[in-house]
Amino acid sequence: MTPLSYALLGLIRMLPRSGYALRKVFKTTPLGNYSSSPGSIYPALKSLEKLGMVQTADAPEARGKGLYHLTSAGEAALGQWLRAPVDDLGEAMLRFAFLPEEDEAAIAAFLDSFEAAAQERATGLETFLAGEGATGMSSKHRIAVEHGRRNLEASADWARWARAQFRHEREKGNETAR
Amino acid sequence: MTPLSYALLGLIRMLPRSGYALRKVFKTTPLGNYSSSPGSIYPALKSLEKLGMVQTADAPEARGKGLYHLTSAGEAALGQWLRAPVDDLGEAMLRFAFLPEEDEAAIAAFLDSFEAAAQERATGLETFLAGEGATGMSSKHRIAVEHGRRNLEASADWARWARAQFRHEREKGNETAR
DNA sequence: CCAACCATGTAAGCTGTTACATGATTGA
DNA sequence: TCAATCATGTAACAGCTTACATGGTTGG
Repeated sequence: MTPLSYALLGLIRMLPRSGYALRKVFKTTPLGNYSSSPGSIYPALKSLEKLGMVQTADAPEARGKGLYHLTSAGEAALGQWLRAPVDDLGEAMLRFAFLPEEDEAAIAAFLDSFEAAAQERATGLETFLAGEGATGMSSKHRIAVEHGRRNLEASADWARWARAQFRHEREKGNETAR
Repeated sequence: MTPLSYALLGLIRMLPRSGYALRKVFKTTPLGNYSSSPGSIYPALKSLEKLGMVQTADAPEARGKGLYHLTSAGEAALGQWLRAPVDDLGEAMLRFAFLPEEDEAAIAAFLDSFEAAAQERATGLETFLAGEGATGMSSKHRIAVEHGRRNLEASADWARWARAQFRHEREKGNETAR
């Protein structure tokens, strides 16, 4: 179960698709960062099938082969992954994207966990810069670390902003995001 | 030549070290993001040696084996990598960290290229959100993409800030960064 | 003397990338 | 009819992770 597997589960849960359709999503959306391309997607789908997390169902009118859809095992695995506390910030956005919109509690929990993780790492870099270990570092090196710090802070800011967005949406009708 | 190889070259150029010393750097600095650990570092060093980019020199007083130092080929390869236009933003900070401090022109070029790349991708996400493709996306999905956009913008901001830092340093004596 | 650290490696296994192969269908 | 796109795969290769193995040295 790699991040790619979970991305596939998430996409299939949203809408049953063929392998080809899945590839297209990776090619045409910002999801493309999380890999793409036959040599990884088709094997990943096969392994998901072997694990009993997806099944192919032959769609009557569809001329392609079958569409993949989730099994209950797949649903369970995906749900668990989506709701675990945030640890890997790289995976986090992928998870956020696939959290069911209706599950406001899970979304709130994610944002809390994500903000905490980002903030924690940001202050980690700050203390690194302040204390021991940064002695002997050139100012250029410190500037490089500062990039990491700023990105982490931007992530934490985003979490707060996102929370506000959801709050607004819940209160009023709905305005366009951003 | 993976990013890890270049990181090793960069560290060795700064100061000839043993394999173990190199590992320690990855363990104790923010560089740790770029991998670590025996199974990758020792083989990478061997391959660099085979490529003629590093050599072991037995240090007289050192009780460990030899320290690695760069050959002219290694210096050349590193220099080329460091000065190429920014394409992969993930690798970029690694490159920035290893750019020689004296080479103000290369640093300026890097910052320009990095800012442009980040800005370009940020506006790419903006147009994705605005136009075709984002239709049918939930507001949650848009919020997820917005995270990417903000991080990219933070990177571009950082580049401008970094430029100012270097300017200040050049003008005055030197103040502590950040 | 024992724990911790110095120091270097190897082997198994998993993922992913690139590149290639194949064949059907559709639109200009 | 020719190019593009649908649709699915495989094989070779590179790289990293984990876990293990091995020994020397040093400090409490």
